[in-house]
Amino acid sequence: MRTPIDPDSIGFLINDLARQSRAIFEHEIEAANLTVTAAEARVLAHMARTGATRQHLLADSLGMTPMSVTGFLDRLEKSELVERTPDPKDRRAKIVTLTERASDILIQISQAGRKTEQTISEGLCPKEWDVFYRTALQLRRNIADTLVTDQKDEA
Amino acid sequence: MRTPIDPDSIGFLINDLARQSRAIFEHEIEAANLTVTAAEARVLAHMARTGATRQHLLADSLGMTPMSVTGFLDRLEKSELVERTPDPKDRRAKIVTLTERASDILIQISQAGRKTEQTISEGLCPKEWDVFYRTALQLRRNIADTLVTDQKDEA
DNA sequence: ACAACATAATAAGGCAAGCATATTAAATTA
DNA sequence: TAATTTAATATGCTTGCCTTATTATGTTGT
Repeated sequence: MRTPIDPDSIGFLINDLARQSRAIFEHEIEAANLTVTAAEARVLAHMARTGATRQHLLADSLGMTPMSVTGFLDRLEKSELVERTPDPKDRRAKIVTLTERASDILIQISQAGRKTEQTISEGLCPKEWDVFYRTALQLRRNIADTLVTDQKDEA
Repeated sequence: MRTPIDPDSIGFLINDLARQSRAIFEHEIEAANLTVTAAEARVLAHMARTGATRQHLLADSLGMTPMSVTGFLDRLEKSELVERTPDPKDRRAKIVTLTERASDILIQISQAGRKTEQTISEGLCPKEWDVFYRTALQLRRNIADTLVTDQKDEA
């Protein structure tokens, strides 16, 4: 066994980081008396970036199935953070938008995000941190590309 | 809104990477005709590193509750990858070990891990990759430290 | 020696984040 | 206008955790 199975493998490592940062983020969220989950916040973040869109486009952006998005939107709509309005150009489709009530929450969420970032990057010199962040961005793009290519291959 | 909520925030970014790499890993696992999940593989990896241990120590190592570990071990025991034996020094405790059958699987898992790593790091120059990996390791350690400190503060 | 407390594993049950499959209505293409 | 595709959803599942008891034990203080 030259390379035995190892908790320090990059896959496990990234996963650990994700669980850790999610824990910190949720801690901050709770401290701010918010009731959204990290995954819900992610949906809101994508919505904030893309603006009013159809659900299936949002699903693409999030990298999940339309059905999964439906689930998130159901909850977010109940919390009155998003709205579904019929698409006048396609009566099957719905356009989702953030409500006014959401913008308040969004600000608090981004504050929680910033605090999380501070906690995480604490003790790392800014330069290292910057390199790490940029590499992470690049990695995500690379992997996303290879993933869609593979999907096409299967079809 | 100076720093609006953003899918490129480090928290979301790390989470995306985790989901992506998990997807690739599970793809490899399936291709190898294995039936373990990524989380189960993680448990096995920790067990391989630490050797025979009591369950609650394994739980510490994994950063989860003893009850969660019980669940994983139940499944892994049914797959005959781990064994629970009574601890002669403490009749409440159980020592968990990997079975012989596991070592086979372990090798295949680590191969899947290596392939995953290759896929992920593809297109990144080795030096960047190395810096990224090392920073990730350091981050995990840092965060783990601050997390346990905070836990103590709460108590 | 014994009461009080702490610890190891587990049972029961819950919640969140997805997924797959099937359905319905509407749009598109042939 | 028939056949196919697409948009959203209902239903129901799996996985990865968690919390809160409960039951055996161990440990500690008196």
